[in-house]
Amino acid sequence: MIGREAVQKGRPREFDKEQVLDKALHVFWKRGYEGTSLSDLTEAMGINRPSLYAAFGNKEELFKLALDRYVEKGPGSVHRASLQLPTARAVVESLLTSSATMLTDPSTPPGCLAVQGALSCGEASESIKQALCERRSLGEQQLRQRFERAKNEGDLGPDSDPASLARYVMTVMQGMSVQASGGATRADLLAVVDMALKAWSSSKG
Amino acid sequence: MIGREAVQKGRPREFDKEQVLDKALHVFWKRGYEGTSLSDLTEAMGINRPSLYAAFGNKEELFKLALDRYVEKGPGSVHRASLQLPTARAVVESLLTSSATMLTDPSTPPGCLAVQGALSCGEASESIKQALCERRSLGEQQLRQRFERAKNEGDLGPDSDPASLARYVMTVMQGMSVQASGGATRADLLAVVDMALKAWSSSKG
DNA sequence: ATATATATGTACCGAGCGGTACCGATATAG
DNA sequence: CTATATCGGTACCGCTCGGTACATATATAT
Repeated sequence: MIGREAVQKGRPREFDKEQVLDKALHVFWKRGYEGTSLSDLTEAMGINRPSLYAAFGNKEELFKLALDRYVEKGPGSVHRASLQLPTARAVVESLLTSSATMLTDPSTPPGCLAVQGALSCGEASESIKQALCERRSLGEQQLRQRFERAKNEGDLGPDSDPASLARYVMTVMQGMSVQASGGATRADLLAVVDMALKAWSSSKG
Repeated sequence: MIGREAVQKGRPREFDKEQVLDKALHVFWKRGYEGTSLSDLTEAMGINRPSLYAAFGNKEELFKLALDRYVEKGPGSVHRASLQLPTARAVVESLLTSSATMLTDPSTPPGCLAVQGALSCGEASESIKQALCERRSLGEQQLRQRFERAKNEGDLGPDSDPASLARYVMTVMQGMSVQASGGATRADLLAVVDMALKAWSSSKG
C-alpha cells in the first residue's frame, strides 16, 4: 500500500482542510465548545454540514483536531522554544511574557483555548472538558521536567520544588487567560508578569 | 401598604425559596450556565418547571440570583473579612489561603462560580458572561481600594502600584480556580499560595 | 359559602440542536 | 464510454432546548 498522497479516486475536495480547520478553531476559541453550534461552524468554515462530517467526523472530533492544531501552531511551538532556554529563570520569564502577548493578540480571541474551551460543561461534553484538562496538565508536566533538569544542573537550588514551581507558573498563566477574557490589556498582563517574576527571584531555593 | 411579610393570599408555596435556590446554585456551579438545562435544574431543585418560572423568572434571572447568593454567602463574606485585616500583607495572605481552601471544599464543586460559570459562551448567553466578568472586576476593584488605603497609611511603599498588585492577586486566585477544576488538591494550591506570597514579600516597595 | 389570589402538575409549543439519507456532480480506473 | 468512488447540496431525522397554556388544588378575605 502506497502512502496517503497516492493518486486519489473520486471527486476532489473543494476546500483546504487545514484552512477550514483554522476557521473552526477560531469559532471554538471564541465561543467555547458548548457555545458553538454546527451552524456557527459551517457558516464560518464556508462548507456545508455533510462535508464537515465527511472530513472531520463530528463536532467532538473536530474540536479535538482544532485543539491539536491550536497547540501545535500556536502556544505549543512558542512554549517549546521557551523551554529550551538555558536557565530556569529565562524559561519562566519567556513563558510568562510570551503568554501575556499571545493571550492579548488582537488577531485572535482573548485567552487560551485550553482554558476558555470548557472549564465546566454538561454531561455530554465531559470528554471535551477532560481533553482540555489533560492538555493543561501536559504543559505543566513538561515545565516540571524542565525544572527538574535545572535542579540537577544546579541552576535551581537543592531545596527547590520543581512540581510546585511549575504549578505556580501554570496558575499565573491560566489566571492571565481569565483576565484576558475579562478585557485585561497586554500592559495589564505584563504588569502581572513582573509581579509573578518577583516571586521567582526570591525563591530559587 | 404593609411589608412583604404581610399575610399572604392564595395558596402558599410548598418549597423554601432559598433552599431550592441553593440547589440551583450547586448545579450551575458544577455544570456552568450553558451546560445546565432546565431539566437538570428542576430535578435538582425538586420542583417543576412552572413553579421555577413563577418563583425566579427564567433561567437567566435564576442564574443571576444564584450568583448573588453565591457571592453573598460564599466567598463574598470571607473576602470581606479578609479585606478588614490590618495590613496589606495580612489581607493578601488571608485572601489567598481562604481561596485555596474554598476552591477545594469537598462539599462544593471545585473552582469558583464566577470563573467556571461562563468564560466563553454562545451569543445567547453573552449577558451571563458579562455579569460574571463584572463580578470579578468588582472584587478586583475592592482589593485595589484596600491597597490604595494601605499606600496612604504607609503600609505599602510610595512606589507601589495598587492596581497592579490587586490584579496580580486576582490573577493568582483565578488561576487557582482553573487548577482546582483540573483536580489540583488543597495542598497543591497552598503551595501555589506560598510561591505567590514570595512575590509579595519582595515587592512591597 | 363565595370570590379572589396564588401554587402545582400535565401536557404542550416553536425553535434549534447534532447528525444523516439521498441524489446529482465530478473526479479517476479500466 | 462505463464503472467506481468521493464530494457537495437539499432536505430531513429524532431529540432536547427554554418557555408556557390551562386546568386543578389550596390558601385568605368577606
